[in-house]
Amino acid sequence: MATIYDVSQLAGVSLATVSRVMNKNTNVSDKTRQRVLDAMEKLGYRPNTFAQSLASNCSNSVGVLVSQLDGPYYGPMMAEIESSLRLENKHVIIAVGHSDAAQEKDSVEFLLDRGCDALILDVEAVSDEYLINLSKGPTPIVLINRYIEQISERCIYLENEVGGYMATKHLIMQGHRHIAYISGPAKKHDAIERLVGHKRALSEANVEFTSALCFEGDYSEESGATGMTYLLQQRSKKPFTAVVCANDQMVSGAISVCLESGMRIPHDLSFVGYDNIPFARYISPKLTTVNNPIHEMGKMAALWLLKNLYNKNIDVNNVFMPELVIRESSIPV
Amino acid sequence: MATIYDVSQLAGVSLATVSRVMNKNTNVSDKTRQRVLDAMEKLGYRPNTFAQSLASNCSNSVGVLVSQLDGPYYGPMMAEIESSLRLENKHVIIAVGHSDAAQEKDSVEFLLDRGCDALILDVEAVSDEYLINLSKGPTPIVLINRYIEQISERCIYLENEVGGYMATKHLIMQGHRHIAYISGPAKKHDAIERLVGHKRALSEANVEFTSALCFEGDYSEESGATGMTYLLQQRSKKPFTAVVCANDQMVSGAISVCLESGMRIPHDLSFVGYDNIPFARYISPKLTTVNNPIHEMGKMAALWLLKNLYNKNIDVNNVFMPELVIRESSIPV
DNA sequence: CTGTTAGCGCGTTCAA
DNA sequence: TTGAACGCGCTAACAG
Repeated sequence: MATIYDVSQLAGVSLATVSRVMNKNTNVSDKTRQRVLDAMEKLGYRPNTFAQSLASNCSNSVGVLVSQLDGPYYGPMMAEIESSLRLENKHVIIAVGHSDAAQEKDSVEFLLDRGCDALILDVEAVSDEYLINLSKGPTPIVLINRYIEQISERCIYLENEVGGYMATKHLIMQGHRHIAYISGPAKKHDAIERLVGHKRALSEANVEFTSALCFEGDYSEESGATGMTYLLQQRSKKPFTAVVCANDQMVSGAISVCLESGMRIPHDLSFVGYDNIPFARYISPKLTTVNNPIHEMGKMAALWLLKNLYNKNIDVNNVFMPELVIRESSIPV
Repeated sequence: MATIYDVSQLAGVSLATVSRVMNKNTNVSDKTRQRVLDAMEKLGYRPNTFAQSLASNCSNSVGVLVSQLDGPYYGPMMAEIESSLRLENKHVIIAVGHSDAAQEKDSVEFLLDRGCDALILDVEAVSDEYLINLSKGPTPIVLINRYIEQISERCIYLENEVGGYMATKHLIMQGHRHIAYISGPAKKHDAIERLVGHKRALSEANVEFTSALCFEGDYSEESGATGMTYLLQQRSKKPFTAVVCANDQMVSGAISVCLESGMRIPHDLSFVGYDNIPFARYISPKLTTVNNPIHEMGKMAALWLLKNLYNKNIDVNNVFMPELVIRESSIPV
């Protein structure tokens, strides 16, 4: 591998000059620059990123920590982050937190040790204090899917409460009054917020929240299925005509249980989901759901960094609004 | 940040000794070692990975290049790769090739420039020659989802042809004789192989391959839908009782078209998919499909590296066998 | 506009 | 078993 030294020799200039033309630096005459460029070309020179990082204390890498990599959720997000950053020649190092505080912290340490210039975090288990503290450190962080007031300008998030409201409101407007709910894990912020929105829509319509009709799932298809099984048992005592689930995967599991027991959807039961994952439109019936622009949020996190860390001139907005996508799984009573 | 120098001062030893206890710990007296360890602890010392990489020419990072990050396919693979590598304190840098030769090459360059110790590649557009050549370079590569004879020991792949055979064979054993096929892109190796397997099952049963009943899709739900629309038009001239799709997403799109036109699945038409994506069991009807152990292949690629690059003692196997998963979308004629 | 000179933090001889 | 010294390839003052 040719080094900067080889280039300087061939071009008949000093190391510093070569370094200058590499870093877009001003103050190099066109002739000299061209000589250097030619020499680089001739030698097939590629800068050594480790040496650059060591000397400049800047790695051009950003760490991305997500809860999980599989599932329909994080792929699109990662895709946007990667492509946005890649355009500016930054690279992304990934780590997975598995929604566990210890693993999340461990991953943060890991990424920090790796010399990332910044961190994009989608973390659920770690405390607000930890993150506030982390944000005071030398390495900038951006949070996706989480709102913390003290560092709100670093948060890219969805108005989950509004989405929860929309889902239930939609059913109410269709005449439903008895609405069951399968929630996400009570530990997760977004799950809580979505449920709060659900309750707000209920109380606004003067219908009482029935805790017997609320099941806590874990966002998986499976828990949607078990939740539905539970709800079906309740149904004789506590009838309901619709169910909203805190994400699409749980709707999917729930519907499959209904179908198996011979029910017809949406005639016998209306469903509303959340997230609008790609499959939502291919499930039968096509899901009415709340759109979660997760890929846009990923992109925005990347842009935030480009703007605030690498000084690109970009507009960023932190808050995203959910939107109701009405398809076929919900009909008037 | 404390440096190795600070540690050496506090411990009252030289730089070299500190370096020794960090690496392999050879030839350091227990007392000295402990003093150094204590000093590290006290200072909260963390090695600078750039300096390590620069001096040792080893980055402890591996580059992973995939065709895409979204979709149901690559998430599980990435998850396994990340966790396997992370266990050994290696980190993964991701890049996306978008099934385009130029972008794939560009990404390889990018990862190489980044000083990756090795590359895991899931590439489709780039030529065999390119990869063979790349494998002769200083940076080891492993291929996922691709078989190239000259570098077969570096290939982790699925017997796609066998899977294609299984899917169609299953239908034939259920009495189907007229079977339509929605293939993947004719450019992609796996798509070709799956189709070859289909044809083999057909000819083995003495049924002729009807090109009018074969539609080339692109692996997306959408193309499954358009493929199905096309096939339905053919049906009056060329009747068929079953269709096999080269992946589950296309089945999903195809089934939704049938459902919309009032057909009942599987009574009016049997379907078999490929890949066994997580959603396959939640779609209605539950998909009969060919299992593609993509996550295991990802893990195996990581293990391969651990074995061959970082000298871990691990057994690896390169070939994976598909398995038929019979569910509800296919029934006897 | 260009060259000289220190480091950046660590691995690795070679002596002792 | 330990230490001194050099070098990895590059950036960033500081001179000129």
